[in-house]
Amino acid sequence: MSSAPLSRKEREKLARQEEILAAARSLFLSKGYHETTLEEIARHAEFGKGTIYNYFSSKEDLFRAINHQLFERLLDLTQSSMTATDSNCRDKLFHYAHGVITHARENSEWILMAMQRGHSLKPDEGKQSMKNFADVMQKVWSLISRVFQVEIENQRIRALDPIALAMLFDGMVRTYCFNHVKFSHIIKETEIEQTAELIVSIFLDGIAVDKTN
Amino acid sequence: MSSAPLSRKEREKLARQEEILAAARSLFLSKGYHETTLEEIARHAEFGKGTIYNYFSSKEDLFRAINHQLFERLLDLTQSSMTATDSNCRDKLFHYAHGVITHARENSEWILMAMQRGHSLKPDEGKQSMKNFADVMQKVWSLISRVFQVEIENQRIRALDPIALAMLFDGMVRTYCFNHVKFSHIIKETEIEQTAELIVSIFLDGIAVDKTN
Amino acid sequence: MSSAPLSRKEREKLARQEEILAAARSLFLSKGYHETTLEEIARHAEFGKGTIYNYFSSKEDLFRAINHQLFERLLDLTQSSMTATDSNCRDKLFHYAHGVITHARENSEWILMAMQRGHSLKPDEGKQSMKNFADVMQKVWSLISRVFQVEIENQRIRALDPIALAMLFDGMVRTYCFNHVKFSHIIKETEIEQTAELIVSIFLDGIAVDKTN
Amino acid sequence: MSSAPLSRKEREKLARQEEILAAARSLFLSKGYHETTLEEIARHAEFGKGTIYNYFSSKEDLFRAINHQLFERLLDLTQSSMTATDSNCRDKLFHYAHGVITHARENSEWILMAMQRGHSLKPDEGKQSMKNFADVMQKVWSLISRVFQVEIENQRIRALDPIALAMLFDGMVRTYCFNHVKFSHIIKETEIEQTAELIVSIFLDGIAVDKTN
DNA sequence: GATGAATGAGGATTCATTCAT
DNA sequence: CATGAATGAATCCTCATTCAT
Repeated sequence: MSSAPLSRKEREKLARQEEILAAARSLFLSKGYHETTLEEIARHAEFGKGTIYNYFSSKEDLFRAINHQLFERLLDLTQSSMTATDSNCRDKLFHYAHGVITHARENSEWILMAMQRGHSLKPDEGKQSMKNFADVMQKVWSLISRVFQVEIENQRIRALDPIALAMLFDGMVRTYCFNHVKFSHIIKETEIEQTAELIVSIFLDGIAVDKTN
Repeated sequence: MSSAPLSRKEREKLARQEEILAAARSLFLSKGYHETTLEEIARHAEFGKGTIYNYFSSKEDLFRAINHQLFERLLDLTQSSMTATDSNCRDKLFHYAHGVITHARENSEWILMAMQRGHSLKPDEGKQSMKNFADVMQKVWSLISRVFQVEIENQRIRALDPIALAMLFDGMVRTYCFNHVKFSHIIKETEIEQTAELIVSIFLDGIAVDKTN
Repeated sequence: MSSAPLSRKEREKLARQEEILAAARSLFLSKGYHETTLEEIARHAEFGKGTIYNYFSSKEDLFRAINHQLFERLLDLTQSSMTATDSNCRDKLFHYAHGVITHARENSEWILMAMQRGHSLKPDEGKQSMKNFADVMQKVWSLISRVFQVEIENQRIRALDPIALAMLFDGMVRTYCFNHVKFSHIIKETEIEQTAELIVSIFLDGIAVDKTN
Repeated sequence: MSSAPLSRKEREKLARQEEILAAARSLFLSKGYHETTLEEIARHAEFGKGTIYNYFSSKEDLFRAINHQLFERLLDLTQSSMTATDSNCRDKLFHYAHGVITHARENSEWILMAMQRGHSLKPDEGKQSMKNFADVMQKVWSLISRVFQVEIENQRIRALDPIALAMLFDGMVRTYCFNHVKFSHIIKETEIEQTAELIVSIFLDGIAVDKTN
């Protein structure tokens, strides 16, 4: 996007910003937004409290920036999964599931957090796009649903509402991620590949042995 | 459970308690725990601030009581769905999905809220059971998985990990509920029956037309 | 004072009032004014909270009533000690010391409490006299000092400021009482007679063996 | 004790802490613990409310710090009075009385306050020593009593319980102090020297003219 | 009279944000 | 730029007091 190469100053600034984001992300994700104080974030990032305000105008703004990052990654992942030209539907879904699960193991609760605080956020007048969880999800589902749409047109999958399908597929993936981190003591540890495989298989093939049943 | 008939006093006390719970639930659900002040809860319940404390020892306690209620309902629903003797697996799953969706339309985000605050809650030393989200989910999944177990033994569904199946099925249902309330402007309004039907159908039969694909 | 014999109603009212006073006194003395809630007082007195207000207009008023009682007793004791016609100075002082110590064992900290809250009390516009600790002490010292005055005139004690002497004598007695209850684990348990005797002896005779020293 | 010279920052921090302590002490002493709000303390100290909490973790902690200061001073005074090598018993007692009275004119009711709240304070788990009024008094009396002990052994004072003597002597001094501030309108203003002299004289010599009386 | 549920003023405490250094 | 001491708005909670039953 930014064509001009960054000066050392700018690069350093960006690096420090990322350090702060990382510290805040880690804390927000593990303790929740309100349970995390700016004091802690600053200590974690090894900066003074005031310094944070040179990079983000408020705690809320910091939160938004993190959301933005995470949303961007999810969108990128979805985009690349769904628009790959050399893969069929099953592969596309697998790629998506695999990517989300991988990502989630690092950023366990981010979706939860984004959801939870989503609507209590004051609309961010400054920057324009993508701070809204709903917008992001809409795009994600839209991208996925287009794949289904094609499959439906080719009569390879049943003629169901593609958006609903996208949502339900995503729901399986996302809930699995969440549970995995949250209830790791309950859930058997399995390879990410196997899990993604399982989800896709269920979604496409169902679990019943005899479909005439 | 409570065999002795309640006196008028006791009934009124319970009624007022429920009023407070309702007000708090509504606010917690729509704004989140921290965004809701006791002042608001009191105003909403049309009581004085201090009165709340005659019924609940703290804001946290109030939150726990709400969780408890919701958890109980979910468990009851699961139990009654999964142990019905005169229904097959498909019916059982449908009953569960239908019940959760119905319930969720009233208490949209409760699960989210419970999840989110779950681990920042200090363990409630007083009463023993069921305040823990993980415990509840474990029970729910366990109940569902038993049904799958039987089906697997009868070779009516594929030999997959029944707990994982329970979790994924529940995930579809739950995520659907959440999205429905959260993104009602995006999602087409459909009958609860149809939706439950759809989820069960996908889960059992898959969406692919040709399973040999 | 009240010449007319009291009706049963009046006697019962008085009895209940005394029960409340006793409960409050016990709690105030052992826990302090602010640490004692009206709830506790009511429970202790086995009355409803509201009932207290039928007998005392406020917590402060209740406190004042207790002070009043204790002050009255102290004044009575001082009066009777100091005006006894058939006793010399030594006997008078002994009688006073003995009485105060005896009383204090029951009402350990009342003096402390009265002192402490004395000046933070809003002046009681209603009743006129004796709610003021300073007034009471002034009277007590005045009564004691008159005895000293006489002794000085008769050259039986040194010509020192009688008020100062009264105050210092009372100080020994009072501090002893306080310490005795407060630090009972430190202080040897002794007979009240012996203690009173000791104090009077020190005050009159000093502890030095050779006064020419 | 503190060998390293303090940096400017540290000195300023300490100075501000002392300002807060002074404001709190003044208010606690004149109005009592509960009657003083943190708001007032802050205003008095000319700081914001929150600033107080940068120096003391709670109102109670602030109170403890004040007690600690006052206790330390009392102990220092006692120590230096009683262990002076070039003074006899009379001088030692005079020095003590003089010191306490001087100190008390500044911090009139501190002992009262310490006494009063002493037992309602939760034990301060953090630091170990000296927050306890009982401990301090025990040490003070012990120090004084040793002087009496020696005098008794040398048969210069009567063979009475030295701890009791210490307690009673201290009682005269302390009560005098208290009364002086509390009832300054009643008590004649006298020089501190004269007062200390008087107390010592009474304690050693008694007030009676003729000891054979 | 007795009661105790309801009340809300009052106070301790937290923490995002500012700003002088 | 970085800092962290200072700030006070905001919030939970307590408890004396009232009043309908």
